[in-house]
Amino acid sequence: MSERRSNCPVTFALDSYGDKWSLLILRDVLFLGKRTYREFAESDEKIATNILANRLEKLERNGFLKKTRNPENKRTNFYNPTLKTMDLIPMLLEIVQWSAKYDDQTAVPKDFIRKLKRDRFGVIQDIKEKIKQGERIAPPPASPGKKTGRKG
Amino acid sequence: MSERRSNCPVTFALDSYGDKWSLLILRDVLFLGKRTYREFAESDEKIATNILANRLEKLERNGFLKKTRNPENKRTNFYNPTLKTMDLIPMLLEIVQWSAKYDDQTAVPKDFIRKLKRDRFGVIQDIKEKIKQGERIAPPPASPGKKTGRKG
DNA sequence: TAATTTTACTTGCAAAACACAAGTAATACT
DNA sequence: AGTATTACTTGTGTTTTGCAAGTAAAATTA
Repeated sequence: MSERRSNCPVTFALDSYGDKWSLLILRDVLFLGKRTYREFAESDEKIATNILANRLEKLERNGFLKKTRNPENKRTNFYNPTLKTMDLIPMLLEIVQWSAKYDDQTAVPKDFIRKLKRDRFGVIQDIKEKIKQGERIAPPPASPGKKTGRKG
Repeated sequence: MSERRSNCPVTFALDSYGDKWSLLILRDVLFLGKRTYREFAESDEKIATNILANRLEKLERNGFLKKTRNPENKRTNFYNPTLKTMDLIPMLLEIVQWSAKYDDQTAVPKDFIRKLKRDRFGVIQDIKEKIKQGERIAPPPASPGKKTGRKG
């Protein structure tokens, strides 16, 4: 996408992160606490590494991610969310709510949807706080034969 | 996209309408009162007609649009929004709000953003009502030398 | 009523984006 | 010193997109 298609706000959003992968990377950063290339590459959706590198570069260039060095490890970098990315949380929560209604296979706890409907603003604030603390928001995926991080 | 990439709600949404064109068609239906092939084809973003036909078919197949005959004209069809599509309004409004903040060229009246921040629920209800009445929500684009309106 | 225009598509082809596998350089671990 | 890991890049085939042109049916105009 080389030049603006229009001045529509929907178009601006689509041209910023409207492909099959960018928003998943931002989801990983916001809801799953991921920060490194390897963590993104390991996601359930199995993004190809060349696409991943390309999207990280675009997301950085467009001000969604800030690339910083890991002071404890010289080969890994951190991709941290900017305010521009944090401000996508309300939109992402709308997506979560919509998919919970229309996709019966979608992996969202019903409790969370209820809470979201009851106190949207509170949930958003809560998530922002947790992200700043580096906490994970969403539960790990229920993939069989993989450890989930829960204990018995 | 032939099979599910994951059970993530974000992925479900992306795989349903997460390309460069589908959401623009839904925008046209929801906010600009468009219903026919020709009206979609005339949008600012200039979608290619083969892509348009393909997306309309997908959107219909996935339950976003209901194709009905125009009783007054046998060659035009109407593509009407379903509840599934109407339920995207809150998400679209989040996008509008986000773009209004991060894109200084975006064509959204500031009044609207203020109202949206003050009374989100009211704005959503209002839009739903207007759509049911067949009214246009967004202002026509400020393109010079083009006729914008239909008359009654 | 015959010719023209409009609408809603389809077709063909070149260009771009994507997916997959493999390779590489720097760093870290053993 | 040798091996493994991390963060990429490169090559190649496939899929998707964009553009131009074409078509059939219905509506409009002469």
